[in-house]
Amino acid sequence: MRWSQLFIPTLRDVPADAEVISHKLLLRAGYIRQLGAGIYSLLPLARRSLLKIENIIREEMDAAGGQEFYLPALNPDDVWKASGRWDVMGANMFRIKDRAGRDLCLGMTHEEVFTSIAKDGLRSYRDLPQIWYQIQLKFRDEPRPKSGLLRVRQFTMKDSYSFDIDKAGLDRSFDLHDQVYRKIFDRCGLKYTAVQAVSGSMGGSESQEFMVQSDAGEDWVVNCHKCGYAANLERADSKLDPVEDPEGDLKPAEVHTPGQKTIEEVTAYLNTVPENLIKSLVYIVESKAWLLLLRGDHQLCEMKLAGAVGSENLRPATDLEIRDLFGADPGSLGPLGVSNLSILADNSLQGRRNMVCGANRNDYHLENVTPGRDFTAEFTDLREIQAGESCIKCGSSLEIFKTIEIGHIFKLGTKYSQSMGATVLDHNGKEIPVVMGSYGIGVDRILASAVELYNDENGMILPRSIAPFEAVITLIRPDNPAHMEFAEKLYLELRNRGIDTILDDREERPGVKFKDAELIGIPVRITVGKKLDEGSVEIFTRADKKMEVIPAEKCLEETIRLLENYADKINGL
RNA sequence: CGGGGCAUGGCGCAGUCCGGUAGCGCGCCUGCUUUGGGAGCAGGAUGUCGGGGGUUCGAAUCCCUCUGCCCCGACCA
Repeated sequence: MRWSQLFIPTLRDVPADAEVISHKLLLRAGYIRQLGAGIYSLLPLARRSLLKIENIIREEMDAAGGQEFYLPALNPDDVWKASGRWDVMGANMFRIKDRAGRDLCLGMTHEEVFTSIAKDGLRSYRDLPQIWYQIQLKFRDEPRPKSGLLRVRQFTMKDSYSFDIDKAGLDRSFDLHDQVYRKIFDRCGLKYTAVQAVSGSMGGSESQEFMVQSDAGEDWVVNCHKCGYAANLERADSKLDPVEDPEGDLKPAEVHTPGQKTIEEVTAYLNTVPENLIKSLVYIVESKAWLLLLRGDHQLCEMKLAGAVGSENLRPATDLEIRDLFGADPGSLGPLGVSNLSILADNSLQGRRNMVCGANRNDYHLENVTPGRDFTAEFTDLREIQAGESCIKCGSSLEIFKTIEIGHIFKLGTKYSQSMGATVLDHNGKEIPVVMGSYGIGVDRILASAVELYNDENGMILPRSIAPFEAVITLIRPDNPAHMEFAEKLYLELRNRGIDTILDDREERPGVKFKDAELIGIPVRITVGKKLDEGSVEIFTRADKKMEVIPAEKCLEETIRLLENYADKINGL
């Protein structure tokens, strides 16, 4: 490939719309252009990189026994109605009508279509297990697309689906995907964390996400350095230090607290600590009100609430609704005497005594309230944990960081096979629903994550395996026939050795060529210039910015050697 | 969906308050010089000023309206 003939539209100025690093660099380096909100055109550089990522995925999926499919993005409504997700997906699903007025949608994921194939095609336990996958476009009408390729409305996903006869088989398929995903992300040069996750609208019993640490991400991950416990904040748990409650078998007593509404105000006014307060929140779930109780210093985790009440259709109650329900305003609420709504209490309130809560009467609170005795509630995990709390497994201090989700694997069970009638005959000739798993990788997010992880003031520093080119021969004087002849020969030799090389033969000044090569993140640059007249060339490695001058005849082997060791340099970043 | 911001040549911006028919940097084209870290000189091209409507002798600028994009929040597989 000659640079002079390629379309690599690099920019000097950063487009004003770009906020996160990967977005800025992908635009500046000529990888992508925006067509609309959350819709991007992939230019040749991005295409090269993404094809390399896809091929890594393909190789590893095939090696694990996966079979590649290619399913339609355009889906008739019936399969989605059969699974019940035509309604569940709501406004996130792109819906269209055909000329006859029939409902269709653009696929957000492909459990339904794969299950419909399994329904007809898989008949007996003898056909199992199966692992089916595809690398294909997904369409999701995101409420808020953002951050370049990180959150878009059309993207490439590798999705795979496992079909097993029983739970043990599903466990094997799930573990297999866990291993395969680690190989894929390792080969792509990413640093990632596998975390326990919430299944959400996908359904199923257990799920695990693969996360790349980055402030450009949107998910928070809780991680224990010592024992390796890691979970999405939406489901993470921690060990709490015991709280010293006031001694004695005291009776609830009303206390006048004029104008004291917040936890801080009440704590100060009553000369106590937030740990001794019961925080009362009111939520409306599916139009039904719930009273939620937490320790004064804790925050509610809405995803945990959603899990506890079995619905994601929830919101905080309005002040007006609260007044109707309690006859008091927020800031004076509590569980005593509440009979008209369900009460959920966080586990941290279990076994406590002599606490403080609102009296359901403005400007009054209750002291000496003991959960379980003075009110009843269902105890469950509701609180969002905080950095520095103790690891649930080993007790070490937990860290919390922001991440990009690049993969998510689910144990679905029989949710889809049951609703869609995908059954097989077991050993006894009995018809049973096939046990499924579902596994996704965000292909474009791998590229964006790599850019987020590895960059400097000069641009991207891409891992060799996913860089659009592995090496660039920068010809300082393309008008010098001897230099050109050497460069072309070297180019062919590198190509013959399997090195994906580009020859920068443009009539540009050297500085422009250096800047461009660094911006687009090519691992190794061979500079052919005036030193060639003394028989030497220069080799530069992008990751560590090391420059060496070597005899021209050693250039081929040195390039290969540097590329072989390049992964270590990326890891050092 | 709520809040905030933006829309002027390929990219970055000024001009808008206070109306007079569009400018700067980069990029692009031509020529000459230059050639190891985003060159210099000279010349040149490129604009429905997001769309529609209105006010006015005259609108990038004032008024109304629509659309698009970005950010925060809500939401999210």
